[in-house]
Amino acid sequence: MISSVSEPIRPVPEPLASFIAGELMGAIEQGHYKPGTRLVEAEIAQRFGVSRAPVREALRMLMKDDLVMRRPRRGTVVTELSAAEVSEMYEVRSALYAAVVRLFVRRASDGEVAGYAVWRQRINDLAADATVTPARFVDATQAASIYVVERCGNARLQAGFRKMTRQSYRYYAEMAHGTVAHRRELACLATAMLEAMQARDAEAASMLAWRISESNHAAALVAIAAQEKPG
Amino acid sequence: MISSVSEPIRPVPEPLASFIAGELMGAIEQGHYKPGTRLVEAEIAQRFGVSRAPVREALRMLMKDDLVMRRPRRGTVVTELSAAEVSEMYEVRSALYAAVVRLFVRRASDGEVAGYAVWRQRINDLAADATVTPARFVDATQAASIYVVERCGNARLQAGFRKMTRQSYRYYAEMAHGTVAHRRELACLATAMLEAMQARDAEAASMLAWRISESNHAAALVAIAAQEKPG
DNA sequence: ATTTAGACGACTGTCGACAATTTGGCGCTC
DNA sequence: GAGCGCCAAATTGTCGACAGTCGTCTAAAT
Repeated sequence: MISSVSEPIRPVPEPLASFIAGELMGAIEQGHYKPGTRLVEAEIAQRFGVSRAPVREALRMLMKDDLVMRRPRRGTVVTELSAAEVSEMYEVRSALYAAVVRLFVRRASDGEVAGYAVWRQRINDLAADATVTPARFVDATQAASIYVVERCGNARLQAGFRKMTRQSYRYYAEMAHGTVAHRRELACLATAMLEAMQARDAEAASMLAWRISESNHAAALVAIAAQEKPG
Repeated sequence: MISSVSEPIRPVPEPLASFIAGELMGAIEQGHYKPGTRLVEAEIAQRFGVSRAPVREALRMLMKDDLVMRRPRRGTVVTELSAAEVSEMYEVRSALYAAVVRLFVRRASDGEVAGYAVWRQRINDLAADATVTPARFVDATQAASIYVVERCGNARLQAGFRKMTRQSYRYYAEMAHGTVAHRRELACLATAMLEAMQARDAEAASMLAWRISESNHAAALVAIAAQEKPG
């Protein structure tokens, strides 16, 4: 089991705001609150049985992750991104992932590189099986990228990547990895990247990471377009 | 029309929190508050003649930019970065700049690419003149990078890059660009990048952008080390 | 002299109330 | 019937107060 390093071991009672922020975050990410939904402080406060102060703090926390947006005196709404904006986010995510892989190749131990082979194998297996659901395939690719990101040795890079990933997932959901062609391409790229990692070729691996991201980017845009058109 | 916000305390035009956040931000960036300084809500509130509520909001805003850090029930302090952490930030900044240049090459007009030549020329001139102060040289390289960043067509990338740049500047200040060798290297790399841009070679330009960032990164680490050692 | 329990001060977390502002509906005028 | 300004509800911004926690200082015990 991989114990989450960022988990605070705190014997202190958690401030109400953190709890509420967590609840709201989950609700937003699971689509309980849809983009554009207005979050009224008093309403949330009443629902949780607290005053508005901790709710305001919670909303500020969500704002830090760009999960909600706030306009002065006009309230807080769940962030709503256009297709162009989602595309922007993928570009940032791609840049960060490329950097992550570059650092990983430079710093990871041989054992850690070998660890990635396990994830690549899993991706390969799932890509070959047409009965696999998009959600399961997404989980596998996610796990693979997280494995690398956690070992790149740069906490800020890691945080930025996770933030972008978390946000983008609200939009293309699991639909994006449905096509066989896309899965095959990802499996192929992952294999090539693994080889570059083993050869300690940071440039090549980084470039392949970029191409993996671009592939996901393209798939996401297709999924979003399909999602908006038919209704 | 939005009237001048720099008026001491205006209750109407903008929420108090925004005004206070701006004041604090300026104070931090200009070194009035040094890293590690504790920001006590009540004290700030009294100084501005307001209650603690808007001060809390202001501190949250600063937290979004990572200018201050907050630990539950332990208050807010001006962000204090170790050399390792500054190094992390430069890695992120480098990744973003590489992506910026890649997009710029893809999307910018020929005229915009030509515009960069002006900045490169200025960097070249300043690098050749030993009497130029580090501050002036920094301003020139800054302006050049901002020129590109503003035209990359990705607002999130731009925001992220600026955030990293703003923060890192509090640390290495202007000291980093003092050596002639470093200036010469930057001028050389900028020239090469310009040529790659003109040839519309996104990969090459992006790679050179990375190397420019790495050069700045290295210079910054030297400056920081020099700053901490002698005291 | 060092360590540890208790108390004190300082500060943050939370609360309820009031003030200010935006939004939407209503009636009025043209 | 359409456009415009006014009124009222809804919601955020700000305030002062109280409660709870953290760090420290003191004092007693070993």
